[in-house]
Amino acid sequence: MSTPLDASDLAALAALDALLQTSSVTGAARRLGLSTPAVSHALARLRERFGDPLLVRAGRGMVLTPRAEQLRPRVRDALSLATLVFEDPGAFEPASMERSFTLSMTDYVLRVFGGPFEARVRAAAPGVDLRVIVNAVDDAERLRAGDTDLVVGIYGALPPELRTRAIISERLVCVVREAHPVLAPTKRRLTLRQFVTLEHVQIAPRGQPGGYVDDRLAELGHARRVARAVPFFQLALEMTASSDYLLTVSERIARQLGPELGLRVLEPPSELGLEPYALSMVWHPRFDADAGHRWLREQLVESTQALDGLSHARPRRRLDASDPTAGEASGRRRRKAKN
DNA sequence: GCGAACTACTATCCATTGTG
DNA sequence: CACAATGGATAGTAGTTCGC
Repeated sequence: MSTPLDASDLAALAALDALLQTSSVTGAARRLGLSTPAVSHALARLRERFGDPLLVRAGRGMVLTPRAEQLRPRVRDALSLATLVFEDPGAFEPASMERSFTLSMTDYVLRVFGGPFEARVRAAAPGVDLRVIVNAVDDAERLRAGDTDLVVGIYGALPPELRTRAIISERLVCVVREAHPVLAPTKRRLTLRQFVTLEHVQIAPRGQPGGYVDDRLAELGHARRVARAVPFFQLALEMTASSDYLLTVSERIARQLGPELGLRVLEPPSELGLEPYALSMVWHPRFDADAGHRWLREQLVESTQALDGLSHARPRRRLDASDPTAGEASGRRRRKAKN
């Protein structure tokens, strides 16, 4: 396709995007405000043009061919940019925005920042729907494909084209149940020996072992036993409250849920030298100039700013790498960088 | 297992619109 | 005015679900 674009190409682009997003002729027609035969015609033309069926029947619905899957993010990007050309930058009004955003984050982020963020969005943009999914290994791919609008987590190994903005600093603390049999109630900081002797709960939303803490231990020639790995922060805290396990976790959620769960917050061993880390939001550059998306990003930043600095030192260094599991900023995952 | 009902896509024909 | 492209109306086909 080296010939210049014309008006029908743009219409075809819109039809292709709707087809690839909905995987349905009927759904695309609804989205485009056309009849199904009109979209079916458009699909036939696209099929001829690409020399590929693009959508094939699968039971009651349709599925994308590999070629269509490959086209999907590129078409999304192209259409978003084209849409921006026609957008009046001065006309954006959050109150009249009717739109759905899909956000990827951990239950920790939801628990700590979700309240203020939700209140802001509801008050200023009642027509906005928010869908939250759990951080996953394919967060970057989902951003590229347009399946996720914004990701919040601790990321290092991301494709270079993605935009990242640090929104808040966090640090790690250890928690155990109040009446822990081994640790005296007056104890404020764990020794390294206690840390490696006790059995651990680890938060691993993506199910992968290891992480920042294990890397630090390995550098010191030690290892710990992770007896339980679970995907959710709240669950990990509850498990810790009803066992003798030790949990290393972000300080904010430990302070927030610790008292009601009967948990004690302890400083990690100083030998470990666990650094504060930055929690970031990540988005695809196609949304850079999108007024609605920009507004949503601002709401998230402002929701976290009220919390930042209350009880936390700024990071001594800006962590540029770690792990979206957020519990323990990881260096290991940085290296495996899929893709 | 069979058939009706339902959903979703395709084929055909026709109207409209833009271009030369 | 002829032609091409696009889109709508209608009828038909194909696959799934559900009740008997």
